[in-house]
Amino acid sequence: MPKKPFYITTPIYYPSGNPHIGHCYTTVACDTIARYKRMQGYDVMFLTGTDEHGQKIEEKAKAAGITPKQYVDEIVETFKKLWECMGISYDRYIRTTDDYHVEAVQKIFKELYDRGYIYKGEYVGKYCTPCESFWTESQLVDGKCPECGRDVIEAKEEAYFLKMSPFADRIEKLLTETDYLRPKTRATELVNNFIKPGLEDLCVSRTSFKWGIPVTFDPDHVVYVWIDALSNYITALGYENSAYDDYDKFWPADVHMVAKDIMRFHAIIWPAMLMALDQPLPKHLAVHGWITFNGQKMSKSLGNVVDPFVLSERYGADAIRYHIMREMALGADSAFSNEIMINRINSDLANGLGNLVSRTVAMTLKYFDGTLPTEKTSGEFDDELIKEATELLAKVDDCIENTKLQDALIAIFKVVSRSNKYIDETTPWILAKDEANKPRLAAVLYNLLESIRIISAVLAPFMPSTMPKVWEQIGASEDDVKYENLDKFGVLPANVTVKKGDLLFPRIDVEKEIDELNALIKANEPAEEEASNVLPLSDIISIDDFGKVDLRVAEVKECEKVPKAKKLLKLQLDDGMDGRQVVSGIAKWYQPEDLIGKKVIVVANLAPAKLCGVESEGMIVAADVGEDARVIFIDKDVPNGSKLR
RNA sequence: CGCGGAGUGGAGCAGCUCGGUAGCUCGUCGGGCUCAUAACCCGAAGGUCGUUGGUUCAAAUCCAGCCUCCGCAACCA
Repeated sequence: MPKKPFYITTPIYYPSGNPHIGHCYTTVACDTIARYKRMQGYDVMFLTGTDEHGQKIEEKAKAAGITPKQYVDEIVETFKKLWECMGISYDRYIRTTDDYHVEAVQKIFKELYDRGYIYKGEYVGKYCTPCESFWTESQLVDGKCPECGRDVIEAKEEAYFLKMSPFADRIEKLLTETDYLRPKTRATELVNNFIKPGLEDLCVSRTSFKWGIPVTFDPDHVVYVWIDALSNYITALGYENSAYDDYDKFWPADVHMVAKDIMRFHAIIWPAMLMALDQPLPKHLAVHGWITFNGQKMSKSLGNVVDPFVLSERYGADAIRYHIMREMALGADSAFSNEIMINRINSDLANGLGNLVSRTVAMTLKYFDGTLPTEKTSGEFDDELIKEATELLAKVDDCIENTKLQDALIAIFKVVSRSNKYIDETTPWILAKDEANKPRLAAVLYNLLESIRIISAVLAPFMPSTMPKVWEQIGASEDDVKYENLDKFGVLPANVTVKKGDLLFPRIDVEKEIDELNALIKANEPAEEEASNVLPLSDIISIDDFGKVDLRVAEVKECEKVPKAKKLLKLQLDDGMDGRQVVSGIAKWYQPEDLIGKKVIVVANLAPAKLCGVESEGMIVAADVGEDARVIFIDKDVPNGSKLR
């Protein structure tokens, strides 16, 4: 009988910077499920990759003075290195710059066009010629360009659109009436925000940049990155291309795993695309939260605080894998800190599992020279241990089926605890004092080894490099840890021989490690700051250009927070003229009372604008200091209204 | 009234769908044990489940209002 197929995907990551622990979560979760399914005997396709087109990449490459392709090549290497380091067993890696993908996307675009779901329309909007940008009505400030404050003109640009409305009903049903979306609680959010207000047709082509896949029948246009990116899930199987031939076998996907920030694209646009192509829909979309650090989403700037390369080098990839899988409930955010992680590793892995293996093996060596006698006597407490151990597999199966990795680990470690308790109940060290008790002692140790065999086997997909070491220590063969043998007790040979090995998970000295990690972070910081703090010089301007900017000295008379806005302060200024009101985005760094009575510089001839509904006439001059801003203050004796030059 | 999520012993969380003795992990304190990685096992202290009101024999759970926090959207002019 042919094996049943199972297809699981990570998102393809956007290589605008190096990968961080957040990327690790998604990928490790998929890897664990993929490994588990392989263990169950499925024919697994585990896909990951990178999404390499788009304006941001183009700009980053330009800033670095290299071609976009050179830029992404470098970062893709880092991603692949990280996956190797984390023990990721992907079967295929797709890059959206791969020839076969480019070709297939072009065909998909054409197919959607031929089917009438993509049509050429006009992007109507307000256009600011100097900024070369389109703005929507709501983005405009006082009817002027939000970027430069100049007049905008009514303009049209040709663009292609994907019809969405024909699919609105089916998508709403998919979200609310099926178990496509996990966790389902997020359906409300999607339906309220995007479907109820009416699904708008999606603009699926761009002409404003070049780094993308050209539309074959209209080469001025490149395909919108999300159409390009989402297609990867089928092009990687060979849809509309000849590089692979697995589409019929693996599509529809069993699980797409994504973080919540890209849920919208996978919950709405992707189903719409597939409906338009008349293809089957994926079975599940598993949405997880973010790994947060001090309440902030993990990001590049925080990347060095918890660099996955550093962490795995210090504690081992399996320990990191365990920690992030154990800590994060599907759907919710999860706070990350080095201290939480180290404590978790110590208590679960070192004290719990590692110590269990260590003491069991040590006793077998001490009391029986490593090889158990075949004569055994069962006794009190055995049944309960055996029951829990043999029932574990079914529980874990169920958790994996429902992408509840955290619950799977909780269930597994319950059996670890039960086993440690069993040792206290049966007191092997007392049994060992009397030769007559040897058969009972042998049975106790055998039961422990069996329990460890089952635990380590179901854990192997979570911690693939450590568990084989356990098998070596408890004398388990490859057959002994096969899936078919995991709900059975009594699989190891009666005269099993154990072997002493290295500590599986050494205990970590929390204080010492935290200090060292902090030192590492500090060592990294200054270099980064210097590099990012001094921006390259802007284009040269003439004295006349400068003369257009009217800078005046003004005194802050009143100052208050703008309600409903997090970052804005509203200031009343005495500018030596009629006075004016200015809104400034500095609430994060200054309290209103910090500013009252101070003299500042105001850009006095700036076009007025509305911010969060509040009128602002000009702007306060401030300096960027890294992520922060500092207002520039002026001496008291400079009269209000003085012009700067 | 823009959309959504969250408020549960010191910390982090589960329980809420489908009301019925408030649970887990870590930490603290006391005890046990010595096979083991200063690990393991047992016990204890500690919570009016954000707040007010309602439904009910009974509310962490259902309903309404309010408060606080966090995302998204808008906003560093």
